[in-house]
Amino acid sequence: MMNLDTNLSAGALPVHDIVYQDLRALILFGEFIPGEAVTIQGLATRLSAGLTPVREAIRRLTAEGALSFNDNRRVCVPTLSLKDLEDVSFARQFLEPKLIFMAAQQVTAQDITALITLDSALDQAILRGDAPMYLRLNYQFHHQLYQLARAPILSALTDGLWLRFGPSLRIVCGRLGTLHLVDQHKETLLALKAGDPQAASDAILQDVLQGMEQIRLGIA
Amino acid sequence: MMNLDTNLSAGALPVHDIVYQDLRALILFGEFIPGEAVTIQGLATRLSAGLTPVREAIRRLTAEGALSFNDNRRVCVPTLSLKDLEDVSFARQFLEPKLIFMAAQQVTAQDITALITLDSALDQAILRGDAPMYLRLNYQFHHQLYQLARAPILSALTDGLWLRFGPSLRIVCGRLGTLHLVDQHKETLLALKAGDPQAASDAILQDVLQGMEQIRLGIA
DNA sequence: CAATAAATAATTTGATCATATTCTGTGCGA
DNA sequence: TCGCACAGAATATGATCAAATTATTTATTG
Repeated sequence: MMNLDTNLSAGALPVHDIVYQDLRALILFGEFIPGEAVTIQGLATRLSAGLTPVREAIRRLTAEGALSFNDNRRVCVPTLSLKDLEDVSFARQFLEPKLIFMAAQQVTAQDITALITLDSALDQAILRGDAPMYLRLNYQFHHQLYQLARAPILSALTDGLWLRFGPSLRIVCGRLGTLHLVDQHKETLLALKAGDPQAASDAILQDVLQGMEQIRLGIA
Repeated sequence: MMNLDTNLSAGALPVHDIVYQDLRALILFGEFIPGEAVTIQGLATRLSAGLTPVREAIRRLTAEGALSFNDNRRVCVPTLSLKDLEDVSFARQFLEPKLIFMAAQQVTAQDITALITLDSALDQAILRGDAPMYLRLNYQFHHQLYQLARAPILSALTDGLWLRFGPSLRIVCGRLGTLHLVDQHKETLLALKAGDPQAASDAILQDVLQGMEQIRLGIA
């Protein structure tokens, strides 16, 4: 029998990779309740995959802190304590400015254009009150900036932190209206255009602090 | 047939966990050559385990950056570039002092005693010229300090960084004699005993800088 | 005729699955 | 309340299939 998934060279991702990305997105955008138990078979049926690929994806996410082994072998979505959030916040406070500083030193005009496009879509999502889309675009904005820094290790660290507070984002969804006190993305983009790494770095720091504060209010 | 590994409740670790720890140690203490290819079946026979547990261990380590996916599905031990090392160094420079600062605020006398014991063993290893043991004890010393900070997320981040420069440690092994310029561990322990978080933090920073410099010289 | 390059065969490695075994927790009965 | 059996879930193995690298052969050219 012919395998339907047979792809030509280009886009042939292994199933475990696809499952990983799907599950990652689920966690990242608050589609799980913090503390929720995750069964390996449940995910297999939910994502219509075999047990082995799901198992592997879970191991990866566990290593990243996005999931945690319970006392006895069962896996669940961790709950972020206030103390945990402070730690995440501390790490982001110096990682993110550093990355953006580095990014600002090497962005091209095209990069900035792409970021502006992203940020516009983000504004649209806010106006529409489309919380899920807002969460995705906001992450994408930051993620894209990390990429521009060309510092794979620091990017990976910072990216991983999003997985920690991802499950708590479901609380933020409701209060979309109060989110754009001052849009730090605009500040950041201006600084990038001006070629001012320090200003970009400072602007992002404000954005991070604001974001973390939102979550703090949510889980307090 | 009776399974010989049948354990009572206490020490029943899954195989994939054991494989993970073994493999982790192998990477952490420079037993792999940077750039070396790692085959899943090779490890299975080397660690006398099935394919599935090895596979899972590899996924975990990959997520932690200790291994990396090659272009096409194959896994290898990453080579640390100078740029990468700078990034690791940057992250350690603020993570580690922070952790030790927190640790210093809550250490007990027993904790300090345990650390002193560890550090003595470390001195012995240096005198003996026992490089592998030195590497292990040095890691254990830091790792134990992380634990005392009771900040799981920051600990995990910092711990993970060791895996990044682990493979490069094989170069440091040869030059054990020049390693103890000034023993910053002693400084750290004194500060801990004195209940001075800032001093402990500063001492560890020096230790980190010194350690990173050793590696930089090695891979330059 | 020698040598390089293309093509093909063979071996190795990775991915997935089905199945068997082990473990955890729960409910039932003593 | 304690112990035992049962159900559900996770772990581990081995088999099978697909992809890739290596080795071998063939062909073409200087």
